[in-house]
Amino acid sequence: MTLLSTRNKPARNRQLGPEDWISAALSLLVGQGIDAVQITALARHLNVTRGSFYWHFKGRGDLLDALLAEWRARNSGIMIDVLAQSDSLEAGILDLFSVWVDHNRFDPKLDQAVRDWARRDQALASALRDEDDARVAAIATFFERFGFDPTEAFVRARVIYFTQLSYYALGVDEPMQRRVSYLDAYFLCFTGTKIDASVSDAYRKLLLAGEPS
Amino acid sequence: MTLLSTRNKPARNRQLGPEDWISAALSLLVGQGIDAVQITALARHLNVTRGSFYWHFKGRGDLLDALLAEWRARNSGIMIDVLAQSDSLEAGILDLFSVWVDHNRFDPKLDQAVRDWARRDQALASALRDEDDARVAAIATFFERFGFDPTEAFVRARVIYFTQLSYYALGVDEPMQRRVSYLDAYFLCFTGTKIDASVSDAYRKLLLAGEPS
DNA sequence: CGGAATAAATACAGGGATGTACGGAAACAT
DNA sequence: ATGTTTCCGTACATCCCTGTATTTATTCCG
Repeated sequence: MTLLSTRNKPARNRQLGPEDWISAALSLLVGQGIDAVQITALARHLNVTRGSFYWHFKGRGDLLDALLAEWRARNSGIMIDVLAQSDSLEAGILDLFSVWVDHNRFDPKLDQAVRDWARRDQALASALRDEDDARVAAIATFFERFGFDPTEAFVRARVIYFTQLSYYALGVDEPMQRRVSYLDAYFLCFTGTKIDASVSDAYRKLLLAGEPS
Repeated sequence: MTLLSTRNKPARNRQLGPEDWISAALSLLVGQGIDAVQITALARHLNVTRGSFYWHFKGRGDLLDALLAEWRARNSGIMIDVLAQSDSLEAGILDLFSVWVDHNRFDPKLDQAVRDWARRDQALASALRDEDDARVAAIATFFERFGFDPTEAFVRARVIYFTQLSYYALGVDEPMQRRVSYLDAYFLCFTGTKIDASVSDAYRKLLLAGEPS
């Protein structure tokens, strides 16, 4: 038996598992919001009827839970981990920038989609608030480690994190070239100190090499 | 004829105009998002049947246009206006803070709701991007007026505006008492300079007097 | 090969939202 | 007061989405 179309339906060659539904659902969630995550739409997208879905999942809620689990697995804790290990102010901030630029370590669109979703789901909103508080707290203690007093550390943590969140939320899409040109100014604004020129140069080159777009 | 219930239905005393539908729709938009703005829900809310709606509006799209007009009228331009007139760095920043605190001059929940809406409407997204760019540009030229070079002015403008946007987006709800305690740190982070202690004190008192919650 | 487990199709029931058509009541002016 | 304009109720047609039950097909494995 061949792998291709022993079936009547056109473009499909294997049977589906829950992962297929979840990943399709993630695409829709990210691209069009939680309301677009409909069994019917997914089935159409997967060239399958809805009947299949209800074999893999109890119902729509079941799928939604899986999406949240996926989000947690991908986006939770990364920032916290990174900051805990850095041994200089410059290194820490730049590590944070790196996480925000590397969409493999942190998926901003997924994060944003979950944020949108949370605005109409109290339980989720609460969970998200905890996550956000944890991220800000992690940045704040990082600043404290380098001599900032608690209040200033907290405010700077908030400013740096909130700025990045809006950057994602507004879908700012600058070419990396321009983006790195703001590096020194961002660092100054966020930390109140000038970044070392050689460190800045090295980091700029690193980013431009990583994404030569 | 009395004003009260010459009608059969319970809690209504006058006939409705388009404004009533619009204001009810605004409530729903702000509270539950654009998808919740349904004729059926509005009608239920207004103790009227949907038949009425279609006398005042051509259809749902018509109502939605009205909502956007309302948003423009309320939230567009305020920040720009305020900054154009301020004659010192401190005054300008504090004026901006004032606008953000005074929900009569700027309605953050409406702004946020429109933002959510825009994430699934390309045309709206584009309009919002223009508005955001204009706001950031206004803050940037404000900074430039007080000696910041263009790049730093732009970055600081972005940081201050983006921070505030996230503040709204996350629905941060601190008591004013705590909020003003961060004032000096915010000012330092946003401008790179320390605020004058007496100016800060005066402003703090002003805010605490305005909202003694 | 053949049966058990897994995956998908089909058919049906229910709910809820949008619009349209039209008829009836309230408000207003002459 | 009466007739016209304005506003609202009722009924119907349509569409789309969820979920259940049941049957058919496919895959896996002894």
